[in-house]
Amino acid sequence: MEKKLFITFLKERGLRFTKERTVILQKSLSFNGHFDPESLYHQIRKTGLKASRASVYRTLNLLCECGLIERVRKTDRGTIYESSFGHKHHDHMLCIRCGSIIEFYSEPLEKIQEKVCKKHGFLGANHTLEIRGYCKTCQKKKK
Amino acid sequence: MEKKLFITFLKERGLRFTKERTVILQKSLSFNGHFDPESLYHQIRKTGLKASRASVYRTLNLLCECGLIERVRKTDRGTIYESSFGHKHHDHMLCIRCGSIIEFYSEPLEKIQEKVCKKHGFLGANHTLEIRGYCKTCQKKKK
DNA sequence: CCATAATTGATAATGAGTCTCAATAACAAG
DNA sequence: CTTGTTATTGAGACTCATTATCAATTATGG
Ligand SMILES: [Mn+2]
Ligand SMILES: [Mn+2]
Ligand SMILES: [Zn+2]
Ligand SMILES: [Zn+2]
Repeated sequence: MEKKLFITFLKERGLRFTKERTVILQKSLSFNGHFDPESLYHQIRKTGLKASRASVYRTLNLLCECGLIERVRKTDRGTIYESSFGHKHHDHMLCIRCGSIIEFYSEPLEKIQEKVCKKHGFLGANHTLEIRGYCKTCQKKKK
Repeated sequence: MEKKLFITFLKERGLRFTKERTVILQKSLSFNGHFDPESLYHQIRKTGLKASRASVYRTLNLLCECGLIERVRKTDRGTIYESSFGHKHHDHMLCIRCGSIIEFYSEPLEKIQEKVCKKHGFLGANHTLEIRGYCKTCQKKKK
């Protein structure tokens, strides 16, 4: 499925579907939620598979371009990705105390964004909304 | 005004209000819109003032902590800031073709975010919304 | 003015991500 | 299957933003 999509994408550009790219694609999708390149790389090594750090970075860029994964955000320690195939669009709440993440989707929110875009003559392609604050647990602990 | 705020913030923490910090504060506020540390640093040198790169980075962190400036986003080439004192909260549309930025504010959008937070038991403190797409000009050029 | 502790800045260090380039592998055509 | 062409790989060098070091300097309260 995802493989097909990736292969098509590669062919269209005269790129090749290599062992390394297969491994990186599969591992990327194997993460349930968010992941970073370094974890992915270690995951690969741990499993006895092989792909260099360079290939990991290169392939993640390709996977982003073809829409199979997305950059969620850039932290001080690098970029966070998540697979976007099968997972429908959502935004994030990030607890600034414990780092936990809540994924949410709000139809009204999306609709209003479209309206706002139209109002400014802007053609929106995609967006990122990150709400920072305190999760339920951390609110209690603060007291 | 902003100076007062900064001084208070520093005192509370046993930090000192130095010449360098004065300069960096003033220049930060002097930018009308978005800016990055390197530009700020050059701006300072150009004016004959003095403050090292290290101090620029250190002070920008302090200014963020006390809320006088905000990190807008991290690009491949570093962090973008903007002064948040006097400027009320807004979000951004970013043209992925020409890089131009539209600042906007939508009351309904904010309200719905609050609702969504409540629904998830999340205590929102702040947020960033970036809509990427094509500005008016670039839409025309695409055709 | 003095003592103390924070600050500065030159410079080294860190770390994510990219680039280089010789060796290797994918793949299309025969 | 064999071959030729060309993309890919990976080790390591490199870039560049940002932070850490640390000796010399300076702000600040008394
Ligand atoms: Mn997510
Ligand atoms: Mn802005
Ligand atoms: Zn939390
Ligand atoms: Zn544009």
